[in-house]
Amino acid sequence: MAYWLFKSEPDSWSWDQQKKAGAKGTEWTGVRNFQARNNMKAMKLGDKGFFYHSNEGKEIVGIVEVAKLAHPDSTAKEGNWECVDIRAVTDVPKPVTLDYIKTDKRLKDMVLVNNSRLSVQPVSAEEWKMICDLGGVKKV
DNA sequence: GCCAACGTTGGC
DNA sequence: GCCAACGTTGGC
Repeated sequence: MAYWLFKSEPDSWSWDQQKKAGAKGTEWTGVRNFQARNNMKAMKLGDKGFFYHSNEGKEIVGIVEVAKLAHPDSTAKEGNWECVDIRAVTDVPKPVTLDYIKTDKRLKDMVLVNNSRLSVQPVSAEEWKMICDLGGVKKV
């Protein structure tokens, strides 16, 4: 089981919208970055991820899981871009902010801190657990 | 709204 | 294959 982090600007796609999409989930389209694409190709069904709001909020607000393996991104006109489907699993009752993550030594190696522009990021098992604890997530 | 940081592109 | 120029992202 691997863990990830999906970044989205709430203006274009928010956690609320993701939740409304329901159990079927939605395609995580629009990624045009090789590293992010490679991360998606490495995902397996059932892998979990954080849902992060960039720009506005700048906090981890939800938990998602991979509902469909990487497949061609239908919104890409050219290039072999791919996307996965993700579905909302549960809220993070106490959203974990970027501000906090930056102050906690144990989280200082998170990609979110060191490469904030990468839109799909890997998260280590330790980081996953810590943020779930901090966020008041009971069980995933 | 600004600007630093990064990834990508294209000329050489 | 290098690197300058450019566009985009995202924190502030």
